[in-house]
Formats: sequence, structure tokens, C-alpha cells
Amino acid sequence: MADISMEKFVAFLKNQGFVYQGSEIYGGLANTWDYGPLGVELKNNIKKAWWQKFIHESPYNVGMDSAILMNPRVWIASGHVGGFSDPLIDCKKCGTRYRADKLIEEHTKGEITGDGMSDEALINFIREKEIKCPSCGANNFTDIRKFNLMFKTNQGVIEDEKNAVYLRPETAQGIFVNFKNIQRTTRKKLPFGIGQIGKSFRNEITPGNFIFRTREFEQMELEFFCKPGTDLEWFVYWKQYCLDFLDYVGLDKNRVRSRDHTAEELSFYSKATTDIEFLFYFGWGELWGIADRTDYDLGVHQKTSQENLEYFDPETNTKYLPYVVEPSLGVERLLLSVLTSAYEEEVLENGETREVLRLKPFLAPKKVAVLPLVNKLSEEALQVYNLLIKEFVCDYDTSGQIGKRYRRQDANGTPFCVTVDFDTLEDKMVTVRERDTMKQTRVKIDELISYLTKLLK
RNA sequence: GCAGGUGUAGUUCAGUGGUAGAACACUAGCCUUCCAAGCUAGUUAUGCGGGUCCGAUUCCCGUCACCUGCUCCA
Repeated sequence: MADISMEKFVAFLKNQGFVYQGSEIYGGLANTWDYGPLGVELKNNIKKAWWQKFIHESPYNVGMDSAILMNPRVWIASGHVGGFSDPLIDCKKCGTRYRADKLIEEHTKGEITGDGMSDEALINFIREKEIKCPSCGANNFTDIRKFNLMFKTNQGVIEDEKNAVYLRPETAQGIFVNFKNIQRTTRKKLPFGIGQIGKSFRNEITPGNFIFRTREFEQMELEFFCKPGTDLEWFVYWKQYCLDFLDYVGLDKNRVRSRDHTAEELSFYSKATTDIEFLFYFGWGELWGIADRTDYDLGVHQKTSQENLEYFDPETNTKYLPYVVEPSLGVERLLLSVLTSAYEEEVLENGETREVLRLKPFLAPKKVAVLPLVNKLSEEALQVYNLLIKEFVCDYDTSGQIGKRYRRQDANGTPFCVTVDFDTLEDKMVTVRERDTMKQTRVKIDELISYLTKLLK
């Protein structure tokens, strides 16, 4: 396990072409990140792996792709429009920021929660009762300012409250509002799940920690619908399925832990929640949230939309709202976890160190690099490259000595290098060099594709 | 958003109120060279805007970005 600083790791990823700061030539834009040639390949491979395991290989699940812009009533129903904004105030003296309702709750030792109070009532209460700033003791607060975590924009060319729409803060709601459509058209019986990969947007008060928390991010969410009463069984099932997946993509086991939420931590609608956390270079952070959401989501949509969302159970001839188990994972967080786990500064026998990304071959941005031993062999090497490029994501590099080019590929995570040397001209064989073991094998060019295919499995 | 810190080549760092320097990296060429270390040549930087000054990368102000902490995290 490499123990390096976040800064050094970020610099490494930039240098290799994985992640750049967004809009860099304009001085950047806070917390936006762009994925370079290697980053986009890795990201796509990660999404492909999730889709493979959670949609294609699961007998229960189907996929979908819903619109980012949705009817604003969706967000009223889900509670995002109302409850997503927190009433925040700042102490004018020392500048510390508090949530007004939490301040009241603390002051009254929980007797008054502040939950149902209007903003005005909250600040008046604080001023009348002369609640003091816990940090400096002054009673001199700003008015309440709301931070709605949803990005707002306008549909149509005229800016008007009436045509305000929101960028979705999660992909889950797109699944819930399509539950009926999908159940009917797939004729799926419970239990079954619907998965989606897509961008979400949250105007976070405090983004940060590199790509860990950004305002624009991509989620891989599964909403698994089941009969009430079987939800906890499925909760356990999917939790294990998620842990197995993390092992499959190569996360360092020592950096993964799962943490069950305590009763106090649980959201009001959730029966059980587990966070799978990862030890990033900045500390432990949530990677995957698995929640038993009961029938809360379908319930609020049924109530708000006035559409009956009940499932007819042909086995019992009864109708009911299914319960939902939701494993929700961030693409960028998983990407960062995968890279963190794969990165190693290996000390070789001769005392040199090499930077190597031990990515699983199916995740590696490039599978094979073709390298002529010396420049004079480039014609022969290009023929090999043109042969392989139809089958694998390939790179071709002639610049610098062969050892340097191996190291470059190591740092890119490329699992295999194919080297063309002077013997190749005679025996039509090339050297296949493996990243992890640095083992070298002579292989006939005719058999190269099948040999590499076998290694990549 | 608040407080503190930091901004000089792709990266890591020097340095100066008077034309900015290195290492590594990168590019081209040479070399029958299998694990980054040869030779020759070359490209590239003071985040942005304003002020003081004859002159600012250096001092001051603002801004933007990053880091740490607070806060937040459906």
C-alpha cells in the first residue's frame, strides 16, 4: 500500500493524463475536473464493469436512462425542493456558521427541534432567547440564508419562476417515476431492480477533496423493488454483492470497511443503511451507500402524482407498494478508489523505484503497448500494432530507451507490452512483457492475438 | 460561505524592485540499446486584474484557483 500525499497523487494523475483541473487555461472553475485520454477509458471501463455485474449478470435487474431535467413536481414529492435547503446563519463576530434549527435544538437541549419552524420564526427565536454563539459567546447573527442544493435553470428562453426546472440531484427519482412503465413493459415480477448510470448535480456548500465531492458527478444507482417484509434479506444480499464487486475491481481490502448507521443516524424513511467506506489519501470517505428505503419513495410519488403505483402480486392476489433497497455508488469515487488501490511505488532489486498502476486488465485504459526495441525496427513494429489495434486498445511508442518505455506503460496501468526486436525479423516472434511480474515470453506473431486474449481474461 | 496557508516551465523546486535558473519530463537527431541513468540540439513559466514606482515576478489591493480546518453531506 503506497502511502503518499494527495497532492502528489493528483500531480501523478495529471501527468499521466487521467484527470486535469477543469477550465484550467481560464484559471480553473472550482471543483470541476476533466478526464483525459486515460481517465475517460478507465471511467468507461468502470461503468461497463458495474453495468455488466449489476444489470447483465443479475437475473433480477434491468437498466434505464432517464432525463436529467424532470417535472419540478418530482422534486417536491421527493422532498428535495423543500427539505434540501438548510437554514444557515453566521455569527457576525467570529464568523462561525451554524444551522439555525440545530442551534435551537442544542440550546433547548432537544426540547425544541426547530423542524417545523419558518425561517423567520427560527431567527426570531434565536434573537429573543439571546442564544449565544457556542464559539465566541456573542448574540449577533446574520439573517438566515438558504442554500438549496439543487441547480436551477429555466426551460424555454424566458427566465421565469413558472418555467424553472432543476438539474437532478440524484438519478434515483428517474427510476421511481418510471417504475410502472418498466414493470409493465418488462412484465417483471417482484423482486426486480432497475439500474441507471448518469450525471447528477448538487450545489454542495463544501465540495472538495479532489474528485471525491464535486458539484457535477456521476452515479451508478440500483433501485431494487421487493415485497415488504423481504427487504432486510435483500438488503443483506445487495450489501454482499457490492462488497464482492469492490473486490472484483481490485480495491485494496485493507482500505475498505462497511459501517452500519446507528438508529440516530438513519434518515426518517430508512430502516437500515450501510456505508461502504474507502480509505482515501485524505482519510475515510463514503464510497457506496446501501439503504433500505421502504416504500417511502413510491409512496410520496403516488401521493403527489395521484397515480396508483401499487404492484399487483399475482401469487397472493393482493396489491401493495413494493419496498426498495438502494445501493448508490459514485463513479468518480470508485475511480479514485481503484486508482488509489492500484498505485504503487515499487522498489526493484537494483534499488530503483518504478511507479506502477496495478489495474485489473479489464479496467486498464490501454491493454497492450507495441514497442520496437530500437527505432530501426519501427516498420516491423507498426505491422504488429496495426494487427493488434483491431482487437485491443493499443499504444505505440518509439521514444526513448526500451526500459523507459516499459516504465511509462507501467505508470499508465497497461498490463502488457509487445516488443519487436532483431530476432523478430528472422523468427516472426515477439516478446510479451507483463507489467506485474516483468516476465517476458516469446510468442509467434500469428498466435499473438489469441495469446493476449487469454492473458486478458 | 468563514478562517489560515499557497500560487514561478508538464512536474518538483530556486531566485530577484532592473531582460527568470536548475533538475526531471518532453521533442528532434546519433547509437544492433530488453527494464527510466549515453551524446548533441531544442520547446516551455512568474494564475488573472489593478495600484505604488522611471521600472513589479518581487511591495500593496482585489480576484480566481488549490491546500488545511469549520460547516454540510437524501
